[in-house]
Amino acid sequence: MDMRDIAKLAGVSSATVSRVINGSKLVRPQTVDRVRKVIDEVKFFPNTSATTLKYGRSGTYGLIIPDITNPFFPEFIKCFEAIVVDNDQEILMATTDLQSGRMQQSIRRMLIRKVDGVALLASEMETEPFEDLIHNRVPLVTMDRGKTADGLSDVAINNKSGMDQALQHLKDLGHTKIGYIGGFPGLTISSHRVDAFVRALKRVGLVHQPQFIKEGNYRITGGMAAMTELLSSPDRPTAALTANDLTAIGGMRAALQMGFEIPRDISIIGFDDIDMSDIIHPPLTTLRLPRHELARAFFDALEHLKSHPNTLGQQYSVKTTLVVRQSTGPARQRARKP
Amino acid sequence: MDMRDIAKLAGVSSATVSRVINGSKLVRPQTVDRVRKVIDEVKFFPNTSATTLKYGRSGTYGLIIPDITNPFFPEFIKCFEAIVVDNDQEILMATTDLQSGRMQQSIRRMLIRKVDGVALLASEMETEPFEDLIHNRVPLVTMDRGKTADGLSDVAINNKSGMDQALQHLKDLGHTKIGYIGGFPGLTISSHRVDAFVRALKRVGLVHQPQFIKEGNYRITGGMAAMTELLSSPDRPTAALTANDLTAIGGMRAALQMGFEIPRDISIIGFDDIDMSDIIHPPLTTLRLPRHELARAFFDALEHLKSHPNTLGQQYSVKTTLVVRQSTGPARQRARKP
DNA sequence: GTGAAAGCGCTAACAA
DNA sequence: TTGTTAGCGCTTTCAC
Repeated sequence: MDMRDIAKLAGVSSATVSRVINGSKLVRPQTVDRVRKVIDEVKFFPNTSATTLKYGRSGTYGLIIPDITNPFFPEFIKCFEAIVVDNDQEILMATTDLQSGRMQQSIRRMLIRKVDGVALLASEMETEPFEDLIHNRVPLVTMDRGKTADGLSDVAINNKSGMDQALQHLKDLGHTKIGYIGGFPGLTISSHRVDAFVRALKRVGLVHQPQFIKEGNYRITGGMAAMTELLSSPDRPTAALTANDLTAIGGMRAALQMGFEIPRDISIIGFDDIDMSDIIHPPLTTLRLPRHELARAFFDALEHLKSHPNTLGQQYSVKTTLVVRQSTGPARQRARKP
Repeated sequence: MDMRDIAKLAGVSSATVSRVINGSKLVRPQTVDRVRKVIDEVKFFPNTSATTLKYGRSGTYGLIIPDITNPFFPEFIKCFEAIVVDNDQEILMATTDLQSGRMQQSIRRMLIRKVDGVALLASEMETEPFEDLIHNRVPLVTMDRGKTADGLSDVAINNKSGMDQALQHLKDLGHTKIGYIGGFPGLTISSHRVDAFVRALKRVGLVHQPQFIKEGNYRITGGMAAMTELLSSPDRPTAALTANDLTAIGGMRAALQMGFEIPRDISIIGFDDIDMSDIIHPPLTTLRLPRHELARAFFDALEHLKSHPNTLGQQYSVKTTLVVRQSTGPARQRARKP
């Protein structure tokens, strides 16, 4: 069943059917009605692959994320899907699981399927395997890389004010020894967040103590390992910020297992504000990264690059804000061994 | 850059290029080498939309799920994606958020994009809005509906042995008053699980007490509401099974908020065994639904229907098993008001 | 206001 | 073993 069939049934040409479906104003209203009726009767729907072939555009955006089992991403996807579908487009999703080989493969999938642009929320390693996208003039929007170029925009996570709030909050509670558990080493986004932490410490008037900075892996396991290290030393912090909520949850678990109480012995602050943060015990104080705004920024950036090809990308920005719950509390005067 | 360009560069015809790319044995090895070299040199990749147009098959499977923020689904998607991509195909995902209107829309998206089959893990309401799929001869695989037909297969969740294990476990712990918090009312999959519960009660030799059966919504909120109801009555159960882990987690939360202790005052058993089950406190005893086997069953079912069109679908089955953790314990002799 | 027709890139039947 | 070609369904320019 194609447009020619509809055309025959309606006594018009396939060109007219196409015009009706695409809402062209060049068709007489009666003709429109006639064609519409036939379309409804036989439940016709057009074959998008023909259009894709003709225009080389698929009406699909690629979405590359590191780890779909990190709850932040499903929450993001939900927002992004709503926006994309609302605009009659689709998502082609790929996950890298933080393995750099899978990034290359994902990008290839995107190219083969002729996506109209790629939202890249996974930044694997230092190499930039997405030259192929640029080279094929596929718009690309990255997260927190801070670089723009022709056909390349970026959405920065502006956590300056968020970090300030978080550290001020801890300072107000009397903390001076504050640790940081970062993300996967080697990712630019990880070092961005460490840098933001160090700069915020200074702004708030706290001393930067390098021994309190540990690496994680954006997962519960990494949070546990790092927190265990932090708390095993006699010189240990009384509070810690983390690269994301899973890391914080892992940190909380490790602290509890070592016999510490939260927030009595150690205050913990997460990052993302996933739904789970409010469900675990104690509920997690965290820097909220608003998924909806983030999804909107990515979508806007993609649409803009698509409709303005060969033009310099823009820098977008999304702000984080502190959500205070119960994993933070007053600092003990002296660290206590349980 | 298309096959004709490659053909010119290699001094052959586009047909030969096509043959090389598709691994035909009818090409002389030297010719293969020559073409391969050119392909690598210019980083050529074929345009799938042409093939999709030609064959009406896109190399894409549709995946419809109810709620991507329920952690079970990301875990499932991860497995399913791995299998699908390994077979050089793609996933077109849609979420319904348990709204029946979105099912219709999702199916339309699948049809328009010419998916080769649909894995339907969301069963909205009683109506069957997927007639359009059958009508358009798109293979369909459903979850736990127990019906097969031409081009329609089903993957049953065989929780008979799992339920038996769970109830036997509770019986051994001395429980006789056992509640059940179900899923969204009106879904066939929900009633399947209630029925399985009631039948298992009898098999294990326990009495079915209808006042202990409540409805939920597959989310934390539903589990909280139902558990609150169950525990508010003077005649309350000492243990409860739930439709999924989120429901169980909600139930645990509500019980804790009411001042009950787990498992001292109430034992709780979940369903799915999401990663979170082992992280919350206390770790959740649950019926494990193995995502990888489930994903494999869906994929096999789809592949089989695709390669055997116009043939009767099959019934597949995936077994659940009990994972005992710390949310279940001995029954108190008498119910206790905190 | 409507129709005829070319062409997007690929594949397979057929020809050589 | 390799080449030629028609055609998948849609859109849009150009004719009328």
